[in-house]
Amino acid sequence: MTSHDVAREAGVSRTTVSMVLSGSTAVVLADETRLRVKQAAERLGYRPNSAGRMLASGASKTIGLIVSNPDLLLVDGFIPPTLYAISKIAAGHGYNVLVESLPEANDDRAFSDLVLTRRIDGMIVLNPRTEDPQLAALIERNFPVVLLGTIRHPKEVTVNIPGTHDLQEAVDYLVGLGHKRIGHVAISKPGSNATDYRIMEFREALQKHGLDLPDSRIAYGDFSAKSGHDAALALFNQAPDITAVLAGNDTIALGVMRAARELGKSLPRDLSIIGYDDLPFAAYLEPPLTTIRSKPIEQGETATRMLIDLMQGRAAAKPDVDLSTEFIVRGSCAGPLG
Amino acid sequence: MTSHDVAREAGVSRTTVSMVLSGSTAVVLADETRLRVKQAAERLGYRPNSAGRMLASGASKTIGLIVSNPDLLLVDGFIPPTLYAISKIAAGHGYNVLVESLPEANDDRAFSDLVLTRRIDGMIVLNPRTEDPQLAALIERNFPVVLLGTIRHPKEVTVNIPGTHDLQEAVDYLVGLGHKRIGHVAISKPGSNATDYRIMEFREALQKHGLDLPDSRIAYGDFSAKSGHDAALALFNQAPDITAVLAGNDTIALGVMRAARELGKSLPRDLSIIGYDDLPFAAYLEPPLTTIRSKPIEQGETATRMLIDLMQGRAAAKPDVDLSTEFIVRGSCAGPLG
DNA sequence: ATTCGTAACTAACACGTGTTAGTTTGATCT
DNA sequence: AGATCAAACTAACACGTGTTAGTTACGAAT
Repeated sequence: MTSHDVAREAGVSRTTVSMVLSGSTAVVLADETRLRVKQAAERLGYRPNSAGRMLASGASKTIGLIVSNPDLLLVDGFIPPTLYAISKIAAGHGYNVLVESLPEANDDRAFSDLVLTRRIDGMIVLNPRTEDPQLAALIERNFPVVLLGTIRHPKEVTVNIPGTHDLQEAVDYLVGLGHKRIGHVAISKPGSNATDYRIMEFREALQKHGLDLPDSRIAYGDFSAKSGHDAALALFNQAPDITAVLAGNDTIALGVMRAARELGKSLPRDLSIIGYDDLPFAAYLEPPLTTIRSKPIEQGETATRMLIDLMQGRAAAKPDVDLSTEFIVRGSCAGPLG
Repeated sequence: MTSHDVAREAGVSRTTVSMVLSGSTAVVLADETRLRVKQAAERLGYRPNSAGRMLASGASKTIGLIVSNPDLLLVDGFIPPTLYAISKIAAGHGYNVLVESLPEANDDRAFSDLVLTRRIDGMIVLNPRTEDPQLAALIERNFPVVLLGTIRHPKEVTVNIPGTHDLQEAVDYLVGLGHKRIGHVAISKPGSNATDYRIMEFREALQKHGLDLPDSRIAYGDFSAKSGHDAALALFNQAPDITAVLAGNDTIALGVMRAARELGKSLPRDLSIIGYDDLPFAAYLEPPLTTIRSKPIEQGETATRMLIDLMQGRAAAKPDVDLSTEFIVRGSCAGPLG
């Protein structure tokens, strides 16, 4: 079933079929002919072969979604809605989404496979590493890339969803309650952009109150509740005097809550906890989790729209939706004792 | 940068390059030539164009991952590890994964786009609908399909991951504790295979103890904690005498827990709750959730291996790993009062 | 009556690969 | 010496599409 068959059915040449179905306006065609071709295609259930189309046109109509950390895909709760949003917008513009999760080391192959072999038209990178030569090279040669995560990228041209999140508001809140020694459990080991950037922001927010964040008050997890639990135990050991914890995400916050309970702490009386993301379960925990709401669906949609702009040669439009985070006060914080 | 360039660099014909790089053994080539071609390709950083390859060979080396319910992608916790496993195994065999999340109605387009236009070599369907004519037609004409979810498919030839889960053990446990009126909050509305099948299994398990499951003891959610909360409130209203709830998944169980607390119930004293999946957070809830552990990674890996068998014309090998669920007893169940 | 112009369409090339049928080279056998 | 054969390689076709340059038909202008 090729365009040739449609041509025969409609009594025209294959060229005409191509012009009609690809919507080209380079050549004038009679309306009656256009209709006849469309009806013939419909009747035969014809669908163009993407390989032929790709070879001839050079565009694969495919975008690559790079998940730079396997842990993300394994346990983190903001991937699914992000993927949903990306897939939805992409489909609306005729693009398909190729998902690639990078293993630890040989990302060389993965990147070049997608770009050189699969000929993707653009890519969205979730939670990119702070330093990635491959990625930097792609951006340098103006390959359409959108970085999604908590990012400040030096190259102004490069599109990225700005991490306009407000740790400040959360920190103000904790300090307002009377907390002075606040710990942090990061979402992953140092080297991931989101991790490093969030710590930096946290530190800056504390400094506005004349507070500091010594390394002893930081522990590192891997997105999961278990890692949050283990890291929190280490944290309480390193810095027993902390009265509050800012967790890298809600799942980690959950692990912190359990660790605190195991040490006989009552929540939120003995320890205040703030999460990040406002995953769907956060409001249902006991106590309900005070958290910083990120907007994965809006972020995914915006990233995809920006990427489509880039792929079609336009400059990426500024996001027209508010991507900034929102501080959600629930019941997991209280004033410190003493 | 095409195979032609590699041919020139190596001083051979393009045919020779193709034979070497596609690993064809149809023609005898000198080892020295093979080496020279490989080195030339390496030196030039050549990667074959998948469109050309696809057109010539007819295989796209792509598998489609169909997420049949947007809710799944939005909130459910077993998608990420499943996707991770599928992507990993697929990559190991040279396949890429194209993700498609089906919107409500026009799935006609989505299916035929993937199969006819993108020419995927096979597909994995997550949580398929009980009745789907499109899907049935594909299976009928022996297109490689693996259904992943809780499924009993009539066509023996069709490969599916058997839902060898054990509601029985959980029900035995609850009945053993003394419960007689047990409610259920389903993961989605009727019509999804997993939902219908799980209710059927639950009913069968109860019957072995001479107990029944009237419709009034069933409420329907949509995978989310919120839906679990709302459905549980309805359930307590319809059937105030239930002493235990079997939740469709852990997230719904969380919502049920909150609903119970809002009604002044103490957990697990006044209500026993069992989840499903053993998502990473389940062990960290308060009380820790007793649940039925599913194995998304093993399921995803197995589904992909089976699909690869099918795509390569072999019969799908029986899974060599244990995919059966495991009943995990924690602290969310107790004997009923009175 | 010839030229011109335009609307409507199409022949033919290009994209990059896999593969079949065929050619060259050089050694071995009668 | 000529015939035979195998090893090593290659010319040419096929896959399905988009697009450029060109052809046909036909009414209008000179």
